Amino acid sequence: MPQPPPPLTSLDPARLRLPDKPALEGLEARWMPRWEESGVYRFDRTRPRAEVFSIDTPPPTVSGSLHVGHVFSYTHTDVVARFHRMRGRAVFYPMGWDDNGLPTERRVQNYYGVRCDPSLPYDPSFKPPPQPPKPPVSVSRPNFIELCARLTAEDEKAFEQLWKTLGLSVDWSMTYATIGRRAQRVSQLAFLHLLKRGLAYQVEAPTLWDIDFKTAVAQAELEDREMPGAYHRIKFGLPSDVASPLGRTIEIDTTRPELIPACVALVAHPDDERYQSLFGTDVVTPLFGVRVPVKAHALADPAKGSGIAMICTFGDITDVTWWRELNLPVRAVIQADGTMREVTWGAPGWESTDADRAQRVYDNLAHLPAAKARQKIVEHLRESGDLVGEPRAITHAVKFYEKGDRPLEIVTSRQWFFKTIELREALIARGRQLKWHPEYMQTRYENWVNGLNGDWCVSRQRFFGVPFPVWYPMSDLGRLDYDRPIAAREDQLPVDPSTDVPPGYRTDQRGVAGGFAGDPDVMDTWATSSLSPYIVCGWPDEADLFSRTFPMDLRPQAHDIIRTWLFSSVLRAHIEHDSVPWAHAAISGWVLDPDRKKMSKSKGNVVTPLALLQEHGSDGVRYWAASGRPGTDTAFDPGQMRVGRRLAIKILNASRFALAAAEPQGRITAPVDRAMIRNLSALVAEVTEAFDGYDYARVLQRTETFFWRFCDDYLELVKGRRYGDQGADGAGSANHALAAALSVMLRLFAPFLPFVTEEVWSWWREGSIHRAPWPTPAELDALVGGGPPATLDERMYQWSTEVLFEVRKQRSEAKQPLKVPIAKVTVKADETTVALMPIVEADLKSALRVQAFESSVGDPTEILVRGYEAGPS
RNA sequence: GGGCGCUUAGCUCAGUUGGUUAGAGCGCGUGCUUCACACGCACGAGGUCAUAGGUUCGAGUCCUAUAGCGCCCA
Repeated sequence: MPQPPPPLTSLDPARLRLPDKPALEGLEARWMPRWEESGVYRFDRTRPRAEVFSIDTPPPTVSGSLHVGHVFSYTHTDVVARFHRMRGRAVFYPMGWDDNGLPTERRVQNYYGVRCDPSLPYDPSFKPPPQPPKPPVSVSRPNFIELCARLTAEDEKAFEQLWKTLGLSVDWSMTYATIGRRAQRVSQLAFLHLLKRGLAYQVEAPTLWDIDFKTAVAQAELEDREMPGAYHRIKFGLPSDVASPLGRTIEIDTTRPELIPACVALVAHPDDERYQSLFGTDVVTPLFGVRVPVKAHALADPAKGSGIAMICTFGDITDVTWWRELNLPVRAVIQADGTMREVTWGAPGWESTDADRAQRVYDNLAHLPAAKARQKIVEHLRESGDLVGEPRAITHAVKFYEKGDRPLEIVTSRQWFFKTIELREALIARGRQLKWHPEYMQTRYENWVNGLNGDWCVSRQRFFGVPFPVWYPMSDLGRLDYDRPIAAREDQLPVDPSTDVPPGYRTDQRGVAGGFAGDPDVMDTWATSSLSPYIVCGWPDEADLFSRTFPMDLRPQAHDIIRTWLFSSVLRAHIEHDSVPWAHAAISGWVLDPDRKKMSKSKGNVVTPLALLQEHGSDGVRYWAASGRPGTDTAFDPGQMRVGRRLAIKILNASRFALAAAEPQGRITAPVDRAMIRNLSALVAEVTEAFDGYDYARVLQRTETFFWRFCDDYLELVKGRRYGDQGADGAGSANHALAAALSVMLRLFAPFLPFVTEEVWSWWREGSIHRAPWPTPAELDALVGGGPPATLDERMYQWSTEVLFEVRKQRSEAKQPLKVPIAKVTVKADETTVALMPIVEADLKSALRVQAFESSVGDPTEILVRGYEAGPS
C-alpha cells in the first residue's frame, strides 16, 4: 500500500537544508530559469473547463515602453492567477503583444527615419540607414511592414524579460502578437462572419478624420481638449425677394469662419421666438453669396452666441447630424490633408449670386490649412463689413484623435463600419452579465454604450495592421465596384489583398479593367484586439482548447479602455458566440505620481521598471502593486516597495528561525501553540473568501499583519521552549507549530511574493510552492482538534500578549536594556486570568527575562515590574 | 452640463451588516549589538474621520446638501 504523502504542515528533518545567511539578492535570477525549465506555469490542456481558470491578459503595446503602470496592473492579474493555480485550477494565462497599429508605425518612422509610400515597389535589398536620416527616406509598404516586424520582435524580447523578472506566471509557450498570422486569421474570419450577416458594411459618409495621420478614426478614439478659440460674429444677408421684420441681416456666431464657403444652412431652436419668422426662408452667405435655408432643429442651443448657427459640411459632428436629419446638400471644402480644396464657383452645387466675387475671395483660401484660411477669411470679412466687432477669444472643447496633434476634421470617404447602435440594449444586458471588480465600473461601461452616436468605424487608412480580406471587381471602364466586394475564402485566411489574388482571378488582372483591386485599408487595432479571447483560446482551429477555455474567466484591464477594448470585446463575443467573453472583469486603477496626476511619459515622471525591480527586488515592487485594490488609483510609492522588501527579508529570517530546530517534532499540545494555529486557521478562512472576491489587497494586508504579530509575539513566547527550556514535549509542540504555521503563511504569501516564498519552500519541501495547494482551515484544525475549548486557548494567548506588551513598556520607560533580567513582576487580575498564569508563566519568563511572577486576585487589572537585577545574567 | 469615485495621523492607506477609547505601515522621537533578523527589536508622540444638516439609544460607516480633487461622458 502506498504511503500517503506527509502533510504540508509537518517537517521532515532529513529533507531540511537551511542556508547560513539567507538573502534576497539573486532570487529572481535563480528562480526564473527553474520555473521555465520545470514548467510550473504550463497550462494543462487535458483539464475540463470547470477546472480551468482562463485569463484574457491585455497585450501591451510593444512600441511603447513598459512603465510602472504596467507593473502595477499586471501584478494584480498575476496574483489572482497564482491564487487560482494553488487552488487547483489549470491556469490558462497567455501573454500577447499589441504590435499592430499606429504606435508601431510612429516608432518605426522615428527609429529608422523612414516614411511609408505605398506607391513605391518593394525593394528586397533595402537596409535601413544606420542613423535615421533627415528628411526621412521613403520606403514601400512591404519594406515598411518588414521594419515594423523587425523592431517589434526586438521590443517583445525586452518586454518578456521584464515580465519574467517581475515574476509573472505566464505560460510563455502561448504568446501571441496582434499582427501575427493567427491574429490576422481570426480577425479576418470574424470580419467575414460579420460581413455575411450584414453587421459589417461600407458606406461613403462623413467621418472623423485625422489630417496628419490621414486616416478615419472612431468615436472611441476621440478626446476633448480645451483649446483657445474665438467667436466671430458674422452677418448673413437676406435676399432681396425675402421680407423680414428682423431687418436685412442676420448675425451668427462661429468659431470656424473659414467654413463659410461650406455653409449649407442656418439653424435655430424650433422654440426660439427670435427666429420664428425666418424658418423656411433663405439667407445669403457673406463673401460667397450662396443662398442657404434657415432651419429649425432641437440641437441648436438658444443660449449659445446669438442662438442661430451656421451648418457647414462639416465643422463638427453636430453638423453631420443636422446635415443628415435636415436633408441638406454637401459643400465640402476641407480635404483629407486638412487644406482647402479648389472650388469652381458657379459650377453645379456651388451656385452664387456673385460667382466672380466668390471666386476672387476663395482663390486666396484654396490650398491653405484651415487655421491659415481662417485668418485670411477674417481679413476679407473685415474688409467687406460682414464681421461685426472683433473676434471674442474663448476656450472651448475641441475634438482630437487621442494620438493626434491637430483638431479632427470631418471628411467624407468610403469606410467600413460594424453595427453597434442597433445592439445597444443587448450590449448593456451583456455588461450586466459580467461580474465587475469593482462593481461601479459597470456604470462606466453603460454610460459609454448609451452614449454611442454611430456605428463603429473600423477602417484605417494606414499600413501596419490587419487588412480587410476583400477585393473589388474593376469594371471594363476601370471603375471599382464597391457594392460587390469579393470576400476571401475562409480557408484562405489570412490574406493580404494587396498581394493575394481573389478567388476566380489571376495575378495579372490586378488593377486592370475587368480585373480587381484589393481593399487598401487596414482594420482599427481594436477590431483585432477585441478578439483576444478568440485569438488565445484557439478559435476556430483548436476546438478542443476552445471548449476548455472559452468563455474565459477573467478580463483584467485598466479603466481607460473600457470604452474600447472591453466594449469591443463584449460586442464581438455577443455577435460571434451569443455570449459574454468572460465571467469577470477586474478593472485596475492608475499609478499616480506624488502630485496625484497620472504617471505618464509626457510628464517626465516615469521610472523605468527594471531599475525599480533591481532596487527593491521583484517581491518588493509586487508588494507595493498588490496593495492597490481593484479600481483604485494608487500613488507611486518607493517607500511601500521598501516595506515589501523588508517583509521579504523578514520572511527569510523568520523562516530560518522557525526551521532552525528540526528536532524534536511532537504533537501540538501547548496552549500558546494551539491558539496561534487556531488564529491562523481563522485567517486562512477570511483571506480565502477575500481572494475569491478579488480583494487581493486585503489578503496581503491581513496576512502581513498576522505574520508580523507572529514574529513579534509568538516567536518570542516560544523561543525558550522550542530550545528545550520546558522539556521535549514543549519543544516538540513548538517545533511542529512553527513548521505548520510557516507552511501555511508561506503559501498565503506565495501569490504576492513568489520569489522569497519559493526560496524558503525549497529549503524544506519538494516541488514548487506555486503548485502547492492553497491552505485550508481544515489542515490546521486537524492539528489542534480535540484539545481544550478554543476560547480558553484564545484567552490565554490574548493574556500572554497583554503581559508581553505591558512589561516591555515598563522596561522601555525604565530605560533598562533587555540583558538586565527583571527580578519580579506582580500581576493583579480576575480569578480566571490568575488561573491562567501557571500555564503561560514559563513562556513569558523566557520571552521577557523575568525571574519571577507573583499573582493575586483583584481589580483593576495591574501588571507591575517590581525591579531589575543588576549584574550579568 | 450629466455620471462615477475619492476626501480618516506629516505621508500612503485599512476600517466588512452602524456598536467599547478610530487602526496599520512609513516618517518622527526615546532606548536597545536580543543566541532568526541593525535590511533589526522595544516603546512613545501624533487624528474635532472635508464641511453643514438629518436619521438613530448610538454615525468614520446610512440619508441630504456643499466644497475640493480625480476620472468618464456630452
